[in-house]
Amino acid sequence: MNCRHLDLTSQSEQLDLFRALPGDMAPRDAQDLMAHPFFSLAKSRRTVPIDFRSGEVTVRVEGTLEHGIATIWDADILIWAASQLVEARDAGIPTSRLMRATPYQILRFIGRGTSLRDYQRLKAALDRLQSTSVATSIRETTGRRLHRFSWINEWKELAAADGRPLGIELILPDWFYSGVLDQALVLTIDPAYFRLTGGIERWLYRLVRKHGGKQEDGWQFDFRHLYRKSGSSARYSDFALDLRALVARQPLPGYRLEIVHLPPSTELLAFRPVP
DNA sequence: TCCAGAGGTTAATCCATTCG
DNA sequence: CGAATGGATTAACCTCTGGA
Repeated sequence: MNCRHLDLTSQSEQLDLFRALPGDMAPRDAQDLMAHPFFSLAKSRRTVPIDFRSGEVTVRVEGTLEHGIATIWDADILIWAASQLVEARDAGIPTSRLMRATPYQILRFIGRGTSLRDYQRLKAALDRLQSTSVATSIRETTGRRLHRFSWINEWKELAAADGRPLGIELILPDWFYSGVLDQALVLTIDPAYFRLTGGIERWLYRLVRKHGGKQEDGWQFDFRHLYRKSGSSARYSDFALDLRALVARQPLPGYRLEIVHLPPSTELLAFRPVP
């Protein structure tokens, strides 16, 4: 199942090509992806599906046995794509779901190294994004139907006749693409986000950024609720342990975390923006 | 300067296990 | 059941080299 060798011409013919813009730009993330458990928080392969339901919102994520569910580090590629698209739109440059870039550009933007292993990981990440299947009710206003898609429809490596690499091409799903181009559904995030190494840490930053962005007084959530919302496969006790460690380290750029004890045994995580 | 690759170090997660 | 511990595994991070 190697999508690298698929022929993209069937779709490419109808899609204009968007070439990645050079230079630095603010990282932007899709809000829907920040507030719900769309990604695995574990570094090792996760094949157990994420099944989240809260009120009208349903999120189900499945991975293949071969690749596992796309991780929150893989999501960096989607952040890169969203940043490119928003930047282009704001500059009046036409965008497209079909994007071309060099792996190097992507790796630099998301703050990774550029070693062989980093390139391999990037390809593995693209494979995971492509093979992860998502079904969600978010932005599906008509009735209870679910929208099904993969994070990347297709991707391939481009090479010259002599084997010299010419970059990669990928096609984004419509659900993600239209969400990104809808201004109200995108938030800028701190570039320091890419330096967050822990899965839970990254997930928490996204949640905090989404919910606490403009709240002067901050926000607070019950540990149990957070655990459910995270989709984490860790045990609750480990999850709680991680949260306490995070509060001790204060790793989130732009926010301060605090634990509020609520007798008899409830713990709340509170956060507020720091000026 | 951009891009691709090498190798070693550091750190997070997961699992099994034990203890209260 | 939740909390803590230690070890194995995996992946991110860092610094360096070299070609175009």
